[in-house]
Parts: sequence; structure tokens; C-alpha cells
Amino acid sequence: MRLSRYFLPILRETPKEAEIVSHRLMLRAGMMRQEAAGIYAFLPLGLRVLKKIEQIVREEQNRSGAIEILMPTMQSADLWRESGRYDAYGKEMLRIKDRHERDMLYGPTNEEMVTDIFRAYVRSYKDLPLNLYHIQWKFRDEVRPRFGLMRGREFLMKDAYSFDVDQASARHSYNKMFVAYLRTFARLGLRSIPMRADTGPIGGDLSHEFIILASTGESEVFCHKDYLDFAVPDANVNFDDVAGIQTIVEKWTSLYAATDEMHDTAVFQNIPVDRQVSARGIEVGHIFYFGTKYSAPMKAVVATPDGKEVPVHSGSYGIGPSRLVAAIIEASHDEAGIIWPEPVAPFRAMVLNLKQGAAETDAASEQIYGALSELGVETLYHDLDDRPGAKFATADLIGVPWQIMVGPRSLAEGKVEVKHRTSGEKELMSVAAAIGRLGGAGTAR
RNA sequence: CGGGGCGUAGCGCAGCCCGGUAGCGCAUCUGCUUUGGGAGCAGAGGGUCGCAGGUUCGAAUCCUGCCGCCCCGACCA
Repeated sequence: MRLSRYFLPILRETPKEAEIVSHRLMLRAGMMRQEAAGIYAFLPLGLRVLKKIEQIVREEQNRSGAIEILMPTMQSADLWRESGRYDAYGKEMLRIKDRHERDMLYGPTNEEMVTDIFRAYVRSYKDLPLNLYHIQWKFRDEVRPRFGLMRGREFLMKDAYSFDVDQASARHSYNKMFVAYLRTFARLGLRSIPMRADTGPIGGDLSHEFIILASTGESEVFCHKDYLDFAVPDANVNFDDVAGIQTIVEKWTSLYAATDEMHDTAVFQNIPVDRQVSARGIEVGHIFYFGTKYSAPMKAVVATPDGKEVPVHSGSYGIGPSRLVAAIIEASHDEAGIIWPEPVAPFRAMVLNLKQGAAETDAASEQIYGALSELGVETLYHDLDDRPGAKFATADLIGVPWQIMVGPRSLAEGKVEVKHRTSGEKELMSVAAAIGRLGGAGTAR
């Protein structure tokens, strides 16, 4: 992509409404624009990141055996009256009347709808387990939206819903999501820690929040330091291995980890002091087993082997891809701007022509840009007539992992400079070497 | 929902107290010079001063009402 043909409205100054770093950087980097309180439009750069996150989330859901569907944003109030939540949900639900005065709502979540889909088609235990998920915009009319995408009113959510014949098999469905979440966040460049969450009236121990540590996190969290070194299950993990999956979950829940509302000071203090982590965290995922809460009132039942009908046992599992855009920035930035983990970077490389209009730099820049594009490397070519300093600042701000500086100084020796955004390391190399470095398969290091 | 703050050009702000018809920096456009960490000079364009009433000869400025946005707290992917 040539910057001269792109739509990247960089802001030099920070809009005053932006308080936290991810919000400031997203606005400055031209990733999004606020349209109303808690409601944002995604601009090209932001959309690229959002789509990458979404795709990683999707791949890991699929790997675990979940099946993608797409439910609408608008729902009929009748479904919610069946579950009793139409009245219970309160003001956070955006209620709308259509032209026929029918009560509609903009979905804040989809338990009712997915249960309706399930009960329409599934009748037998033989069709279970089943896990249906979708990635769709949600609306919750928050009392107080804030912090940009971190707590918006309209947000993208991946929500999965599992259906099992009994609680024992529901536990395995829960565990599969648990492991899928560990993998998902790791692939996004984040270290997530599952923390016991309040299960409310349902009870039991099957609810976890996945928290990433960031100094600007919303809530205070406490955990054992060893979690930071635990190995995340690799791509070959067998999701059908009930015992194996259970072992992973047990390992990842063996040590202390709690958000402030579940915090037990006495237990925490039993951890050796040098292993205690007291920090701030951002909730990026939440998994929950809720049994027959919706299947019972909504009559989502299946026949068991002995011919009886029982309500299915369900759980729901959420990840907020739009919040993750902000969360990743919170966890990965410096004074100059964003530092994208490679898997979610909007572009992999950026070519900076330090003397636009000069024959040598133009030719070398075009050569590199053309070659990388040919190799399928997502490359942004800064071909505007800006001064070098401005181009450096832009590149650092938008956080592209690899910068290739093409200037007359190094080019006189036949070389360009390749800078790694994360480490700050710079290396002089020939044009061909730079292309080889970034055009190589997989990582460039 | 309680408390606080802010709405003036795309962004950041001054002007308001003490009423006289809008200004600064950045950005944008033109020209020239410049080109390895947000360039310089010269010129130009761009504003229903959030909205609606009111007071006044005259309102960005004073009064009333409304709307929007942000922050702190209680609640949440």
C-alpha cells in the first residue's frame, strides 16, 4: 500500500477526550474515530488490526471444535420474555420499536437466540456435544462508557455457546474453551492468566476471567508469578482427549489468581513474597458454565439414551476482539507509539523513502516495495514528500514491526537500514538482503 | 445514577470575569529553498463561537433552558 493512496489520518496532537494510552494512540494513529459516546468507526488501519485479531480468534475456536454461525444484531423481545431476561436485563439493553410497534432490541448477548436455534433442530444426545459461536457486534448501553474501545457501548464480541447432555460432558466443553483461550491470547502476543470469577447464583467453580497484565488495567489483580512462565498448549493439543485437556486446565488453575472482588488476602500472603504478583489487569475473555438456566425455561431438550428428555447443559464463552485492539496497545507501546506484535500488526513492513523525489532513493524504495508486495508481505510504502524525521515519527507511531529506511546516506554504500520496532535494533544491509530478510517465510529474525 | 469539568477552524488552545461583530500554534493549499528523528521563508483558504430563547443599540462574552462530550465513584465482554 502506498501511503499517498491510503487513508491514514495521523494526528499530531492528542484529542483532549482521550485519557488512557491505547485511546490516545488509536486516535493519533488514525485507527478509529469516535461517533458518539462509546461508539467508534474503524478506519483502515484499525480495521486491519481488528480483522487480524478476529481471524486468530476464529482459527482457535475452529481448532477446538466450535462451529461458526452468524446471528443478527437485532433480536425480538419475545425470545427474551421466554427466558425472563427482557425485564431482568435493565437499562443496559437498548430497546427499539419497529414500525409495527413490535418490541425489538439490539443484542447485548445471544444466549436466548442460540438456544432458540438449537431447540429448533437438535433433539438427541447423539448430536451433542455442540458448540456454536459467532463474531458479531453487541450493544450494551453502559452507564458510563470510557477509555475508548476498552469500554464502549458497541463492541465486537466472539461469543460461543456449548450444549451438552449432562454436567460432566459440559465440563469438557468448558475445558476446551479454556485451552482455546490460552492459545488465542498467546497467539495475539499476550500473556493471559485465568482467574476464578464469580459464578453468581449458579455456583460451582466453572467461571474464569482471562486477564492480561497492564499498568493501565481497569481492575486490581493478584496472582502467583509462576503463571508468567507456564507453557501454553501447542497447536497439536488434542481437544478430544478429555483427561489431557482436564490436566491442562488443572495446571492453569493450580496456583493462586484472583481479581480484587474474588481476592483472599490470607491465601495470597501464603505465597512466597518473591512469587507474589500484585498488578493491574484487563479482562479480555470470560468463560462461564450456566447449566440449564436458558434451556429449562426455553425448553431446549434432548433425548437421552434411555429415551427421557432432559434440558441441555450450556456454557457461554466470550472474547472481545475490539477491546483486544486496545488491550494489546496497553500491553505493548512506548513513548513513540504502538509496538504491534507481529501476528496482529496492520502491516508487516514499512518502507521509508527518506528523500522522496531523488532518483536513487525512489528507485530503491520502489524496488523493495514491489518485491515485498510480490512476495505477499503486507507493506506500507511511505511515499509522501515528508522530511525523514516526520516519517520516522509516523512509522514509530503506527508501530509497524519492520521499518526499512531508504536514504541517500546509506544508499551511497548500496545499503538500506532495517529497524525492528520492538527491539529498536537497526541493521545496515543491501537492498537484496533486506528483501530477503522480510520476504522470508515466517519470522524475519 | 451521584460528583466535577468542558463545548470557539480538522486538532490543541486564547478571547468570556469587564458586551463593540473572532485570534494563536499545528494541519491544509500555492511558490521557493530544504531532506537521516515531527524544516524555513512568503502568501492563501477555512469558523451558524454546541443549540434555542431572552436582556441590550449591539452577545462568543450576561441570563434561562436544552443537547453533546470527558473525568472520578457505584456496575460491566
